[in-house]
Order: sequence, then structure tokens, then C-alpha cells
Amino acid sequence: MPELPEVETTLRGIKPHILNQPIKNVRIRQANLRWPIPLHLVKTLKNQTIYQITRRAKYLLLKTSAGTLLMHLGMSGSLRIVIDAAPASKHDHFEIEFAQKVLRFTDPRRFGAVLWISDPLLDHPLLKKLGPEPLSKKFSGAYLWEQAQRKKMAVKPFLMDNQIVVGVGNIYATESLFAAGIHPQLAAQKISAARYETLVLCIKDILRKAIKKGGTTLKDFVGSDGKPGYFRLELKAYGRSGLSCLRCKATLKTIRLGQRSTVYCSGCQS
DNA sequence: AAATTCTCCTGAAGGC
DNA sequence: TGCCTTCAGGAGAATT
Repeated sequence: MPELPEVETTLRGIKPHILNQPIKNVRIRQANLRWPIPLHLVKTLKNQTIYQITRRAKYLLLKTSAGTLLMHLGMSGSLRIVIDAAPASKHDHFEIEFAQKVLRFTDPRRFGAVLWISDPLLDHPLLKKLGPEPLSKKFSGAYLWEQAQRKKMAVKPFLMDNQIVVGVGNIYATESLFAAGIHPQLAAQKISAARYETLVLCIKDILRKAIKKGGTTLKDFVGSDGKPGYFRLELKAYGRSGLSCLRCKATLKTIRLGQRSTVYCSGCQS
């Protein structure tokens, strides 16, 4: 599931292959993703060069002198570097062809996006309301506690709100709350500043470890080299409902919070 | 303003 | 075997 570690893994994987390489061709096979892929990209990107690749939240930003290509992997998307031009398959919706290599976007469920931004980046509606990066200094226990005041919603959906902090989706929110020993259903405003300090440390630690492992692959996610991420092996709560807690042996439970399944341990999360 | 619900989509899994 | 239902989920949009 592409959350921040998976997007970061993708960024690091594709960057050395496509940076400063002239674009020879662009192909749109299926424009109907979350929003339609702008058809003008075929002409707009031809002969352009991507001179910078960055990530903001779960968005990849590929900059050219004509504008910025924004890509989102949705929940089943992946970007791969294809060298021997293997034939495209059913879910290969978009690709950028360079002299030696092809950057191919694959997304079975089509929740992903490929968009074009020609205006200043920060004005874009998808980017301008985003909260801080979780691995930045600005994302601290004090910040999170401050944001939580007067928020009655449960802490888990609070953590997954992109205006509070970006990049923390269902897997890493579940894992972080387990690591911090915080019950996911607790009202955000009822959690102490000290516990938010702990939670922030857990979030940063888990995200960093997941990036080191190349992200988490549940089903579709692969890195740019086509290989899965191995953080799934490290998951202690997500996907372990009904199994016994690795810390206290109690049976892990599942509840629904904000339409998302949430696994927690009633023995050591309170 | 804050919180909840709906929506897009496909494939896997379960029921009968 | 095969059809139908249910579920998974990122996050913007719509609704309460």
C-alpha cells in the first residue's frame, strides 16, 4: 500500500534513471484514473527534461522547465523502470519513454493520479493545505498535541488527516499507535503532551525503518526495480487481527474507525 | 468548524 | 463450477 515509505522508495528508485534524461515519448493507455490524465501531456512533455524529482506527502513531483508532473500512486499504484521494453499489460496506464529506459505507471485499482501543474506549486489545491512532513523537525510532540486540542475525533483518523500530518496512512497509523501503546479510539484531545511525544518518536522510527526495508508490500506495491518492500515482515499489529500480541500475548482485535479497519491490542494499548 | 459519509476501482475471498 | 456479495483502501468531495 503506497504510504510515505513506499513513495519515498519509489522516488529513490526512479531518480537516478530518469533525471536529466530527455523525454522521447509519452504514452497514455488509460486516461481514467482518479482524475483524467491530461491528454496534452503527450505533446507537452516531449523533448522536455526532468531536472528535479521531489516528494511532498505522497505526491511525486517531477519538474521540467515547462511545468511539473504530479503523480500519486493511489492504493495499488507503482512506478517501474523498464529497460527491455517488455510489452505493456492490462494495468499499465501511462509511460514516459527515455532513450534507454521507460518509466511505467501501473495501477490496477486506478485510484492513482497523473496531473500537470504549470502554476507555482504551492498554489495547487492538492498541495496547499497539506500539514508538515512526518520526518521533518516541524512534526514534534508539541505540534501534534497542540493540533489535538479541541479535537474530539479518535486519534487514529486524526493521525491520518493530511492537514495534521502527511504520509501516515492506515498501516503506519496502526503500527505507530501499537508501538506507542495508545488505544486508537481515544479522543485526540484527551491524550497528554507526554504521550504525543512518544507517539511522534514512534511514527518517525517506524517510517524510517520502513523506508530502509523498501516499504510494505501487501499485494501490488513494487519498487522501481519491480521488487517488493520487506517491511511487511516487521508489522506487529496491521494484518495480525486474531493473532496474539507480540508484546503481551492478548488477542489482537479489529474495529472500524473512519471507515478504516483498525487493529489494536486491548492488553497493551490504552 | 469539525466530523462523518460517499465515491472512484479491481481483484480476492467467502457464501451458497 | 460459478455467480453474487463483501471487503480492502487514499483522500477529495459532499453532507451532516
